[in-house]
Amino acid sequence: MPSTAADPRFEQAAPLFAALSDPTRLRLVERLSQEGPLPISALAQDLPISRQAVTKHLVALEDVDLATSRREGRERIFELRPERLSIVHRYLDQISRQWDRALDRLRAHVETGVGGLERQDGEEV
Amino acid sequence: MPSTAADPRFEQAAPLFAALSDPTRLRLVERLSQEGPLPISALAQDLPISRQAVTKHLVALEDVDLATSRREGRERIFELRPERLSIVHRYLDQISRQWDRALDRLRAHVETGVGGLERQDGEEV
DNA sequence: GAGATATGCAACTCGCTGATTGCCTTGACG
DNA sequence: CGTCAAGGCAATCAGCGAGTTGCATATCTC
Repeated sequence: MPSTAADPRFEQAAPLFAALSDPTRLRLVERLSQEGPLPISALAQDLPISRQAVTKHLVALEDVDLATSRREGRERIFELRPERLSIVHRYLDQISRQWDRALDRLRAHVETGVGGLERQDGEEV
Repeated sequence: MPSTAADPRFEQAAPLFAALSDPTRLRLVERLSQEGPLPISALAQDLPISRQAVTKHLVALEDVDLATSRREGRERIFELRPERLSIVHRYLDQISRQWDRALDRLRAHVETGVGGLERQDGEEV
């Protein structure tokens, strides 16, 4: 029963979703995406929370490789890594495709006049 | 200073990311996407947690309209709503596009030999 | 060197979240 | 009608996550 085993793609996507699940972090991602690399202080300036809180958010983004940081003098510059977003992108596409196929199968059953449900991948309920 | 105001797109995307940020919920989404509508009991069977926990996850998905539920006899059938995923999809695309434009601007500055940064969309830092 | 700027570190609070457990209601069925 | 299966409700709990505050460091700039 393969459905019990977790698909590695999902284990990979979850932390990314988590990193993007905070409004503050989304705003940071937004700013970094439209203004390019910025130091912590610049990013913290427009936000209603403390600089330390902003730092933690940025580190959270860095932890999942959605951003990188480099030291530049006394500043720490954060830069977005949008390539990482493609993982999430692909994940969403896959879910949509699977759903479409599931719909097709259900439709097929209806048109064939089949009352119950059938399994095509060895699933047992 | 418009940068302080939150973009409604992000306020909309954050809860969706949050709903997808849990591994268990991702697995539920997975199963619903590949097997179509299912009752709680069927979904709970393959998971190592209690039925109540599964119910909560499903309700969480329903709260952000990633799923719908309907009563059918003594069962409660949950069904995925993949259209909602397009919101996240569009959000990711937008971020990527903004980043590309930011990159172009930065490159332009370098090639022009400009030392400092300029703003082209009325943004103030 | 002095003062200001940009961070780093650590301890602590507090509310939310994922999960559990016990018990009750409702529908299906022989 | 008795019983089993599918859920619903409510109380409870431990852990984590977001934010704060205070203090120490490291860089610039004069």
